[in-house]
Amino acid sequence: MDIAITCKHCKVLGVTYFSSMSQWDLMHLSQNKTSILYKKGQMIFHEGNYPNGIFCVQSGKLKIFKNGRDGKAHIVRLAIPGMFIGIRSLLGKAKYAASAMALEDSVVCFLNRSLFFDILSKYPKISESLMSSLSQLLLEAEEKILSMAQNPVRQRLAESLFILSNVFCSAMGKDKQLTICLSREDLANIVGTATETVIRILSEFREEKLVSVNGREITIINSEELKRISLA
Amino acid sequence: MDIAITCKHCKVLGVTYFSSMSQWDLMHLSQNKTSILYKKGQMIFHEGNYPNGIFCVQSGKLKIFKNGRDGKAHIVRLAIPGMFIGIRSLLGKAKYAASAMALEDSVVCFLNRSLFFDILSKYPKISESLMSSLSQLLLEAEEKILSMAQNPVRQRLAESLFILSNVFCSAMGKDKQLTICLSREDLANIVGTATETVIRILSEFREEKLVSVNGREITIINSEELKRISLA
DNA sequence: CCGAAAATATGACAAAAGTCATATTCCTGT
DNA sequence: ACAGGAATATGACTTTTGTCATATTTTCGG
Repeated sequence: MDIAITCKHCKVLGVTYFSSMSQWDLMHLSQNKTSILYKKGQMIFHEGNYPNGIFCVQSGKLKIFKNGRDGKAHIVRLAIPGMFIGIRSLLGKAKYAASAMALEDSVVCFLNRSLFFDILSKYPKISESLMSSLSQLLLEAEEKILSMAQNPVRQRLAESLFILSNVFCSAMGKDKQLTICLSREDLANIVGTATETVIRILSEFREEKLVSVNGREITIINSEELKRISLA
Repeated sequence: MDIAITCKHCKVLGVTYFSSMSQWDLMHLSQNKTSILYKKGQMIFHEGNYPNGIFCVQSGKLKIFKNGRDGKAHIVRLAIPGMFIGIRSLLGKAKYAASAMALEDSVVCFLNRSLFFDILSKYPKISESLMSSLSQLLLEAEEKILSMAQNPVRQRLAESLFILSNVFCSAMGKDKQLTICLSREDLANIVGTATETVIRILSEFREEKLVSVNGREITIINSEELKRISLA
């Protein structure tokens, strides 16, 4: 399914790396990108394949995940509107090291390799931003490793809820309700633990009035205490 | 302690990103870099400080580590001759997210910020290589996260021994003896477990004739089986 | 070359987290 | 609206791993 939207009028242009482009180049970009609506659960790309370009999320939410032992997944990160995905593989001239799936109905734009690299060579600032962005991802990854190595699950779950509330919040705009919408299994695959363990600890958090739970909507009530737990 | 060595004659020039530089620029680099001998256990930089430039390992070995709960360290990676350290912080305009310490007497060169960025602007290929290198580090970090999330310690230790044997091997040149020299504590801080657990599992590996241990020298005997364990 | 301090080794135990079984609730497609 | 399947919840139990105690060995500075 193809959805025609002009980059110039794209709601998320301002938060992408393309915001500094000229009107002319934006129009060229619009004419050469493709936009596809992925239904909830549809795959955008698969781990192990080679990238032909880069994706940019226009609306919706994606999960980027790796397959581990016995097909158990680990979610590397979520992608929200304005984010590029597949940068690492394209720049590193490597296979996708993870797969991407729509968590909800999502429109994702695609720029083929040459279109993307043409833009990079014309706008070196974008290259610099990408480098900063990779650096930031590496920083976050190394902090996650430390957390996995040293912190118990309860603490890691608190930490993840905190991070996720920011992700969901910035995806929602100004609506300051700190609500996360994810299955317990996805949550477990972010924290790096068993689904039952997430369910149990989430119940504790609910009893301790740190969060309220309504189906798969998790709303943070006491973010101060949650933060304290994540650091303790 | 300052050790004067000409970049042109540096044994590791060939494996650094500087190998493509002109004679003239290499001479300029030589005159403006500094080289310092760090004794075993000395710090090269501390987590939390801001970088003023970039380091390049000329000889020896460093550990790059983060401090976690109760001062317990986690080793992010080892640095061997030819490697740059501090790239992520410098390019990401961020604090050091980890500290660096000499694992043995090591000579480390330092290029200040402007010297380094002048080289980058003159040799765009080096920028590209750095970007690839960051991508590769990110890939490795995300694989480590997966491993920490899903694999038991025995498997992760086998995996780490495998990776470390390559690191130590390439640092030693052609000497194909697969020998790792690290304290049990450092090993535990790489694998992300308790020192006692490493000691125990290493004893198992010794009994199973997968490795031989001589003090802190660990030699891999049956790398096939070790690899099998790391994947199982 | 020697002695103190640090590192390694090993056992016993405790705590954390995973697995399996089984209800119960929530969704989704028809 | 309803049936069937999936997701959530909870208990019982097992396994893994960490912690503490205590030898034993190694290392290193004088």
